[in-house]
Amino acid sequence: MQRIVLHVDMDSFFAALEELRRPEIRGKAVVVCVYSGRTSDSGAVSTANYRARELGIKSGMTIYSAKRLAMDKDVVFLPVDMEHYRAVSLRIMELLSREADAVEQVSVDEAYLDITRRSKGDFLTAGKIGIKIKRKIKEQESLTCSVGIGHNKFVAKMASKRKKPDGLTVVKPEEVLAFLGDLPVAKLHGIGKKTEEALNELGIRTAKELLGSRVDVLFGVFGENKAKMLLDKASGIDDEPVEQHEMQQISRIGTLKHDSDDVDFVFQKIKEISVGMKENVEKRKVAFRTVSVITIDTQLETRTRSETIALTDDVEVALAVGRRLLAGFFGENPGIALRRVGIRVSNFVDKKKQRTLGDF
DNA sequence: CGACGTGTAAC
DNA sequence: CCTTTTACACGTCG
Repeated sequence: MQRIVLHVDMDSFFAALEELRRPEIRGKAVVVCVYSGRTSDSGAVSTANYRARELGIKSGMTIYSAKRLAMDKDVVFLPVDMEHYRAVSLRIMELLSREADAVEQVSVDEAYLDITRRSKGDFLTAGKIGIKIKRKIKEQESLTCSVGIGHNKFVAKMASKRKKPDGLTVVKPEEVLAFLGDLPVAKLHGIGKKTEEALNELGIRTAKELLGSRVDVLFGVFGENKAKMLLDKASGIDDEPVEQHEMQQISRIGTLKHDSDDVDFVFQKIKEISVGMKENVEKRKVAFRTVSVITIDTQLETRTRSETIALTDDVEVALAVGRRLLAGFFGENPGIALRRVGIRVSNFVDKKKQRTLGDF
């Protein structure tokens, strides 16, 4: 049967949730921010609703820039409240799982659904399922979303991006090449700034041009694997199944109140942020073998240091290793001050071996 | 081959 | 002025 995948993307999710629970800001421009705590307005924009986007405010920009664009206008700035967004997200994912053969949540506001069986491989039926899902989310949560439907995850994702907000786009297999052809390469999911620049150097600007380019040149510039990946994207080829993945790592990162090269001061920050990491490690019931410290210096240069140890589920152990790694970093990088630090645990051991750990 | 570090990408 | 979290590919080293 023809595989059919549906992608759901909630419309300016965080901002929409804030509008829902604060009637007084409904209809206004809303900007949800990650405040770093350095100065009163340091940090970045997480989500701007469409009223705010009309002013040029976009996710990723600094709060400072956003406030400059907001000027004297009536714009509401709010801090993120992930706990609340996750709670609503959970309810939406439960709703989605009732409408699909399989669900893969890719972020707090996005999911892929395999609807092959329920649509019987028919795109007209799939479209009706898309409409039903949009209606149910609106009835239950008063939220809109954009839906894309295609014969694989990549095409479904590209389709959901086509019409926003509150969109529904169905792309049949025979329409894929025409659908992607004129898109600039950077619009293809998985192709970012660096790859775009490299492709532009070769005179390649659209998906169609990428497909028509010389394969030997692509191989030479990008290597075989990445060249093939690029060609697959340009032609809408993707065989990835819709399935929930196990988490591979858990990390937390934070911004220091001031730049510092003092081990004790920086480690204090690691201890603070490790509380959140510990909660997550315990919730997921994982045991890890690798601990990493992530450093971001005043020049915004990122480096990691890691160490693999005996299997443990104890974040205190991770902290002890983290302190060593941090001291090592400062020892080998005298005079480098940090702006941000992070800690990560990874190299999880599968559940069978975890049981062995629990037996002790 | 496992461990480690960096780069790229998306949210 | 410049946030957060995760994934994965690739090069290198021993």
